Amino acid sequence: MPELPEVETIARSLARRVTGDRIESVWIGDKPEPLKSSAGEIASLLEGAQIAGVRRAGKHLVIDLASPASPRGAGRGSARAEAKKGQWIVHLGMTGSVLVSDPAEHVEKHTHLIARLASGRELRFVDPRRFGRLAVVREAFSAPGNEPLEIGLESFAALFRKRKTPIKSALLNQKLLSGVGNIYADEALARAGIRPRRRAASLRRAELKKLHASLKSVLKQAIRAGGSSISDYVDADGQRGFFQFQHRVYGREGQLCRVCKTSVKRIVIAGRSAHYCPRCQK
DNA sequence: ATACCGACCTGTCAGC
DNA sequence: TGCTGACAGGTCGGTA
Repeated sequence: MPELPEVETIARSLARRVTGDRIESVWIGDKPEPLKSSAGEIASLLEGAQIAGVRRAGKHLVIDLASPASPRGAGRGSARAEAKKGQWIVHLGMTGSVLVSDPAEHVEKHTHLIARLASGRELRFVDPRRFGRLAVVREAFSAPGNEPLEIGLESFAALFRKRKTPIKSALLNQKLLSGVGNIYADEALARAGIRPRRRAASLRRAELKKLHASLKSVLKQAIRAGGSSISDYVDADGQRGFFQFQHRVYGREGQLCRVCKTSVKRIVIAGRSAHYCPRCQK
């Protein structure tokens, strides 16, 4: 489920709760594992590592890991700098979540990894559909495409200049923009008044400018609302988001456009549903 | 090079 | 009640 605003929300709640904590041990489930790195690689990097911070890159959660300053000689008072160890990369796929839990809490079905923390709590990775991915990397991680919240108008416009693909598909292409998914692609197009099937290269300057602004503002509003909870999305504290109440078109097929009262349409583009108002969007 | 399509998984819901 | 099919926030690899 999670797109940029949801991953950002999770990253913030995780950062607030577990930064500075230390991972004591890791349990990884057996099923066909949703892992990019092997279970051994993941466990060996995580175990004993201190969580230096949590952030978002595209739709990925990046958990920065460091070696604790002074492994055993606590009290010797040596203030050494922490050595960077690497990063734990989590992609949540459609249904993934990361929860900070008390060990006594019921372990949900489809829990694939549990990291026990020095504070006595647990970090749990749960993912029913197993579309998510876990990896560890040593080198600095960066998502493939441009960050939608940072890209300027000129670079944004250049992404679409020669593409014949529908604008909706281009927005979903993570090599162009990283973090935009089905909900916010539809919502940005709705706010910009552009039909999802329009060829990307056919957008005029003024439309690109509108789309650039709409995308940024819808993502920022959604972050402020804690993301969209369609069915099961929750952040690391178990909180639901509430941006779904501000959707103009996504998931509103047959309902009335909030602007002009025309019935919202749903079509399929490259196998994904796309929602739009036939009157407001040209 | 680009773009579409099915595959990957499990769960839920509508319809019969 | 239970079966079937459609659908779900995402990506990948193969094919045209």
